[in-house]
Amino acid sequence: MTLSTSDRSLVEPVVRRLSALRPLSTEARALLEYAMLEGLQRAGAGEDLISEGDPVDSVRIVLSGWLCRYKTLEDGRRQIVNFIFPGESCDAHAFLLSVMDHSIATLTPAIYAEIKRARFESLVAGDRSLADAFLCETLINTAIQREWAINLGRRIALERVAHLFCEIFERLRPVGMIDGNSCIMPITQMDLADATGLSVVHLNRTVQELRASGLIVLRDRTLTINDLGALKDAALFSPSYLQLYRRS
Amino acid sequence: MTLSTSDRSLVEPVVRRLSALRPLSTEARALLEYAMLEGLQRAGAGEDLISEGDPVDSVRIVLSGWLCRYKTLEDGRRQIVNFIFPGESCDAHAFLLSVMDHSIATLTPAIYAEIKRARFESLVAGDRSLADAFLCETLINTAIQREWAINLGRRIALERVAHLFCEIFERLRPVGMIDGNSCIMPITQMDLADATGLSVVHLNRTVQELRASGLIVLRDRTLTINDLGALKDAALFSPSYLQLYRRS
DNA sequence: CGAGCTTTTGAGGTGCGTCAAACTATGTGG
DNA sequence: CCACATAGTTTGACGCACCTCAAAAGCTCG
Repeated sequence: MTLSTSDRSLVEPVVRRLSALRPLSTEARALLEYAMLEGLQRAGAGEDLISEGDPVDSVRIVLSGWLCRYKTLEDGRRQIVNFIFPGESCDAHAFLLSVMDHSIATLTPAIYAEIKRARFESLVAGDRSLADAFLCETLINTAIQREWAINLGRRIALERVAHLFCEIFERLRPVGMIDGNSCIMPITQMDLADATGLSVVHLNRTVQELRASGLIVLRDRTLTINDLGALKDAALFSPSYLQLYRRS
Repeated sequence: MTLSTSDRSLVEPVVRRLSALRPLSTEARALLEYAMLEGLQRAGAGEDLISEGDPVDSVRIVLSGWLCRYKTLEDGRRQIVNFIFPGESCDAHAFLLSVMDHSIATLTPAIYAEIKRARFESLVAGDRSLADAFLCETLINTAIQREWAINLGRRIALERVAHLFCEIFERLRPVGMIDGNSCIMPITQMDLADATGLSVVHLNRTVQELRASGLIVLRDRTLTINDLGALKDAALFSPSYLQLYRRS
């Protein structure tokens, strides 16, 4: 079970991210990498991987592409409640509940690993750090949901969009997807609107306002933030909820 | 370590709720009850039990009273991101992260049990169902956070307040705090405003609108919902995210 | 009975939504 | 390589849901 170089680079973000949450033994890493590579899947943009109401019987781990969790109301209103970036898993413990309370969809073409419940459970049963790392991930996810609540409930449009850009930046950084002061922005303004609880029209005007004030450059599917500190100030952004730094 | 009748009735909501998530052995229940009664605490209304930035080294389980999780912005804007009702615990796994990303405060006088981390960990290490029950609780908490995101992002004020009332009702029911079609509403309109992302003034007008349409009666700190189905329709409320029914 | 909350009412402003249409990519087939 | 279709972005006009400020009225409790 040796892995090729290209395989390694594919699963690298996952291992890098989990290791930042909890130090992982060489053994645990190898087993996880192997399990991921056995369950590789591809999906196009805009596909539902799993829908609200579906039973859950596997864990998905994103290797490339952007995904989102979303919920809809009967009349079609949609709210993206979180993003899922490369290196992140889709609820390692979701199968403890009966059915999904939300849907998960790709926003771009994506590659992910699907690990069956039994396989995953034996994996984490065999290594405490691995189990803790996945649990940490779930807890951070909840912390992000809380931050989104104050974002949607108490920040005005400009702060809200700025905050989302800051969060995206800080979540992409640990998996090596920030290039200087830029990252790709592969999703539509419609998606950004659904993530910030705004209409597309107003989201667009808010983006233009951020552009006009020089805080961001957004074009050719690339987001550039020249002065991240200034953007964070405008967003009232405080990154502690992301738990980016190793706890003692 | 036999327990008196009054002790039992105090911890009863907790055991009832956890048992609904996972069947618990008599042994596990007894150990948990004993641990809770050893760490009983009281707090007045409006006290912070733990604040954003604090390290976590114990688990709190609410026996009576209403609590909330909240976050604030530098300029004082506050968002209540979730309620904590009797029978619910405050993040059984929070100590895996370095510090709190939010604060927890009492909204009414409260009684809770505080169990030190080591004690709690040995408790759940000794019983798989107990560990799973607490994990389920954490997962449901996350699902509630997601529902709050769509509530804050995509529901209009009337739907939003109606939805909150429906959720409160459905969360109080399993711990026996619904009396016919009424429950106590011990918190201020200011708190309700901070939970729904509205101003107090507009929250008040929205409550009056709900009253005028006959959907609720709210007076003397008591909320009465004569036609819960109608209120749920008005709120676009679908309870599946609360995972109230035992999974197979 | 008065002090301090909490709820309610009024007036006026604005941030954001809706509707509609123009403009600009992006992609596909001929 | 162009013609066309489709998706995404941008602009304008207009309305309203919700906000802010201010003050009155009703509770609660020492």
